[in-house]
Amino acid sequence: MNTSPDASRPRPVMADVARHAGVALGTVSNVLNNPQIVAQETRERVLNAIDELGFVRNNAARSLVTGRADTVGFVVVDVGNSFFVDMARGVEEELDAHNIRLLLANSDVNLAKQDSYISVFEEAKVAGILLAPLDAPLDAARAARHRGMPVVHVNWPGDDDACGVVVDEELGGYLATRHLLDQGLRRLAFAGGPFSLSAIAQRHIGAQRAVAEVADAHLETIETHSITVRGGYALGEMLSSRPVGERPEGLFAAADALAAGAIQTMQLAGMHVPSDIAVVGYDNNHFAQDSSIPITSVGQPGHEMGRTAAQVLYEEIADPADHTHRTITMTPTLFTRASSAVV
Amino acid sequence: MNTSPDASRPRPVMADVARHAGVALGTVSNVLNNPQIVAQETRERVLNAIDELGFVRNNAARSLVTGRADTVGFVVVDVGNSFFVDMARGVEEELDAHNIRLLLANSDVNLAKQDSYISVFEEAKVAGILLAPLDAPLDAARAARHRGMPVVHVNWPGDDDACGVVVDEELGGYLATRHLLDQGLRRLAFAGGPFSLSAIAQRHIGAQRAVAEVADAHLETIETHSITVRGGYALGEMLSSRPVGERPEGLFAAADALAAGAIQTMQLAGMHVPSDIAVVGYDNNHFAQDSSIPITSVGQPGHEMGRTAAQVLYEEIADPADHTHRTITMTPTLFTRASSAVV
DNA sequence: CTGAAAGCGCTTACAG
DNA sequence: CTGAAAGCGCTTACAG
Repeated sequence: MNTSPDASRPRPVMADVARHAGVALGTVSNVLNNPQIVAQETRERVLNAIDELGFVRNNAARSLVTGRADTVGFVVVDVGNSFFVDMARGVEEELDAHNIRLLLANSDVNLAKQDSYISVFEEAKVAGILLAPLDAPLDAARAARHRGMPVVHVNWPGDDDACGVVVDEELGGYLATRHLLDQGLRRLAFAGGPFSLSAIAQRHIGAQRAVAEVADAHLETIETHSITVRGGYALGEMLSSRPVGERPEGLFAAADALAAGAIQTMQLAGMHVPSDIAVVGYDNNHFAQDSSIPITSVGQPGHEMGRTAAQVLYEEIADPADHTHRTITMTPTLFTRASSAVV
Repeated sequence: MNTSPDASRPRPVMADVARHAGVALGTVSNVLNNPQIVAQETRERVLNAIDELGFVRNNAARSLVTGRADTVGFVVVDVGNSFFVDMARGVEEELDAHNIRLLLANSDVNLAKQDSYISVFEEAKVAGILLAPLDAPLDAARAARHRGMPVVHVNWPGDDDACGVVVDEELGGYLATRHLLDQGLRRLAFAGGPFSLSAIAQRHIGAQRAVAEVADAHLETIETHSITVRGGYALGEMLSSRPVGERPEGLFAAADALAAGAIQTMQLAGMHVPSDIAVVGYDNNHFAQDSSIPITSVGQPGHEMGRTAAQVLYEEIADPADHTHRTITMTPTLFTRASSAVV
């Protein structure tokens, strides 16, 4: 490998490699793209030349010919959220099998940035785009699809000309609530908000469905301003300040952060979890595990969603003509932990 | 904008736009690259044609000619860590001013992936690479630099042929400890580990320097296995199980997660923070803010580091000949909160 | 502004 | 395997 620091020297191209190895240009190309058809001895001579010259293939030229890069772009609404990081890992794993590399872009909950990165990927001629969008019009994505770019939505439903991978939020709410009911608890509370977030509203509907299945069960609904730890403090304060008899026996908080905050405040106020109040969270993220008492939580299969989205995208890339758009709904899982173990 | 869903129709190229607008090919190129030299009326005709045909410029062809894409690649050791996400935001902000887009890649603490993404970016002919590396040999990065690719290290020192942007960890440790001393506390403890992590060792050295400045101060060193919340639980248990007189008055935990875990355990054991024990963390991340008592913490300027790294990289991209490699050390900041407010 | 042309660095037939 | 050539879609002089 060439380690001379002379950055100004022109970089070698395939013709240089061919000359240096004493082979034809096409042979160098074959070593790179169809190594099996080149004789072992020739192949080694070429690889040595590549090494000695420090040759790096120019993918701009390559994809200009092939019409497509061997990369996929993933525009993520918030890379600070571990849910999406899990997805990215799943996507990468799946694409790895096809020798496709993943490029990430963070739209940072900003529509202009989301659109801009869709353009970047389109102009870079990526093989396809994965989009975990923010809740806003998807015009730019639609336009790109109409120009022939395969696009798959993640954590967002597909439509007429795009696939999507989503989680069943209603089922998640059902599972969380059913679990509390199964512990023999009857006076339950749902906390979360705002309900304008469709995921929250869906979880609430699931909770209602579960409660409706049990004759003497009751669900109190507490709409919070946010589903943050601070929101949880307020929630915990509100619950612990009630007379003991008026507190719910079971709390389903629509996010782990909310649950963790509530638990902290209630514990400091002398309430015991789960014996005074059983708690179930949502998201199965670090809050669920880092709380003073491990929190039962509903987990979304971020990693699996990523894998699935990448599979569907690859399908479309590999055979666009035969591809049928669809939305895949994945199932959340309940992780039972100490915060709800009434026994 | 063309919204026909016919994905199989060949995509328009610049020649199609020229024909459709009734202008020369070079004029279309000028509208895209030097709009100011094209007459208003002509420009509009071209832009309309672009819109009507749904033309998207092929950047593979473009950068084949110009020799460089208007993108920068950022290989991040862990996108799950908000420190690096902050950096990415800073980088993006800075690059925006130069109309350069940022592509992220997650090496996920995996050397092979790190090297692989460096290659991806190099082959994609990005204008430069930012690298927040894992603690391992940087051969691939070095080789890329020697081939003429500008590379800037973030959270890692530069060397003979790369710039670097780092934080002064020793100063951070000093600031945290000095703060506890300034509150009148004398029996202090440093907790963190393993010391094989250079950042931890540096923070410890800073703590020792601060204590050495005060005659009757004493620093106990507690090396922990990890700096996680779980590590904090063990730490808190250890401290709260001691006889009251043998507990430190002030605790400097080398990470907020560690501090948060220790505080939770100590509070449940009946200790009061900060009156029984003042606590300072490190990283100024969500743990510092989401703890039951807000935690005083040392913050690393991730956002600023990102901006600075992008600036330095742009300098090198814009004028490689005149560029001198250097390492920039940035200053951490103490954020004082209730966990250390002895008063 | 137009029109015609060269060239960026590859891939991909094609004849030998 | 070689050798020669076309072509991917642009940018960039250049003469008019």
